[in-house]
Amino acid sequence: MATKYDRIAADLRQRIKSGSLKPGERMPAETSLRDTYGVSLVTMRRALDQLAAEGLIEKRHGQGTFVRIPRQRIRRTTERYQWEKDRVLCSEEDRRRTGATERDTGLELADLQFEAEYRECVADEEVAEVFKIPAGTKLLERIYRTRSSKEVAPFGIGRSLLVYDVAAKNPELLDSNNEPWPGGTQHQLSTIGVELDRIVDEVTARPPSAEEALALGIDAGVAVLVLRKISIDTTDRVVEVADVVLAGDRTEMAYTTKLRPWSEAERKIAAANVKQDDRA
Amino acid sequence: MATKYDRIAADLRQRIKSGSLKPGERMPAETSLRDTYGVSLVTMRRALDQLAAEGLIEKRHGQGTFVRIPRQRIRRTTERYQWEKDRVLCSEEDRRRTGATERDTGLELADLQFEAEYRECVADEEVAEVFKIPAGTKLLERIYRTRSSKEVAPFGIGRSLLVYDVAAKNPELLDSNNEPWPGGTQHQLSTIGVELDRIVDEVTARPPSAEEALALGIDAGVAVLVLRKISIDTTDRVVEVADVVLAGDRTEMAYTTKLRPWSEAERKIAAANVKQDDRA
DNA sequence: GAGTGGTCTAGACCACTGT
DNA sequence: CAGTGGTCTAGACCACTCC
Repeated sequence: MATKYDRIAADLRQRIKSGSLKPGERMPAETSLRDTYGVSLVTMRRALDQLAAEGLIEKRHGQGTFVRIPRQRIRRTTERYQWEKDRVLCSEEDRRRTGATERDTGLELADLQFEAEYRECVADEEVAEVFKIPAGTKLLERIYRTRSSKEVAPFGIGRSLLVYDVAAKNPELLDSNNEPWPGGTQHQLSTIGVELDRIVDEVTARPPSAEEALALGIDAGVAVLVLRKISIDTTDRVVEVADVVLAGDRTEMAYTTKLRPWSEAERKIAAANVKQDDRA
Repeated sequence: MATKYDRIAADLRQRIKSGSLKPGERMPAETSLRDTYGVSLVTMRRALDQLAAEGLIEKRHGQGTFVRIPRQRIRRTTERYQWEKDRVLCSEEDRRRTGATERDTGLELADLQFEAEYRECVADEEVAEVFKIPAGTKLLERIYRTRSSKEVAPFGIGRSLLVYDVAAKNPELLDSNNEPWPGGTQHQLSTIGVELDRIVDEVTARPPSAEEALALGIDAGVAVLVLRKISIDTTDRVVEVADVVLAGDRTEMAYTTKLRPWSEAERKIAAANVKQDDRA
């Protein structure tokens, strides 16, 4: 037999998906639901926690529990990087008009807000290995969050690391008043003579820490996507390492891998291999 | 003030990371820990659940709570797809020797086990849209899981969909006894005259369902990565849609985006844009 | 059977939000 | 202030594993 909280969660889940509980609507209070289902408060809360982890409901302390309005999903694509690189070649005016986040979300620039905070720090073992520099090297750390002005919670919170002495070639890069960097990171790097050759994205998933859940406006239990973005320039040097935490229920990463087409000769080899299999 | 369970979790987390609690070691029973920390059992369990969600400990019903042995992390790279395509051109013997999962994990083929199950099904609205076919079209559904024989839990569980009438061109593809498809999916597709042009990976994260948590051997709360892999052939037709669920604490996806290098002329434009900024 | 984690209860008190 | 969700308790009983 399934547990009580599983059955209650399944029942409420069905009621939300069928529309009998509507998005944005306030649900009955926990104590009321407890009486409805005839269980203890702890059991009732456990069922609700499960739905909150799935992103179906949202609890607001002091206000109530609400059926969640499906949130805008952000699709972050690979093409974004080439687009950023191309944009470096645009005029300043053109660059100011649009930003990468806007491209992903389809929002207007006016609807987007950035917050940034700059710090100096030193490379720990783990970061030093990625940069291929000695541990303890001075770094420029830039903490930022991107949000829509229509929603309180940011899409993601990020930390970008640059080697301090490299970034210092353009003192403007050290100044947090220049946020958001007009034209994106790749343009900023171009001001210090850096052209990117490739970007490596490493993606993992995990539950959020309490601070991350608070910052992203998600309930504990909702997963986050963790993206480490490593930018490598044309001299094969790691120039930026960025860690971004994205709300799992609002983000979709899309990566396209283009495959090398076969030559006529290769196509024949593939066909021959098929015949070989048929004999076996 | 932080909550009791947060402080207890933080304390145990520190003791695990510092090594005072060693990997594989059995921790004191919940009732014993409850007395140690002087809290109720519910609070103690809540702290432990937090650590289980982080993948630091593992609860085994009837046995105890164990410090988790850090698991082998699987790195799934973009290069894998080109490698699979190249492998179609290899001899059957070469292909049999190695598989894609092996490539990612570094394990020997003998250590890997596959399980597969074939079914016919029809396309629902959502899948039909991806395939760009009418809903209700007959599909070949292939459920599989990959695991190391050294670990009980599989790396991932997946579902691959092919248009039935397309796959039926080679009756061997309909036979589950041919698992694992020697040479990988791309080779199988080549037997029905399909050459892939590109693969789109869509990645999201969410908490696992109860069944997924069980199947992947992770505690509830550990996040899963959900990968939808869409294979498109040289005629721009969607030939395969695969959904793979991967344990978030054991999987890392790595995607490399190669950027188009600037021409000499473009490099000058980039430099000119920098001067423009300085004037502003 | 002894010991473990899993579920569940009834009730207390605290913290936050609105009016 | 009333009403909400958040934390915490002491204790009962069940399900699983191993001896």
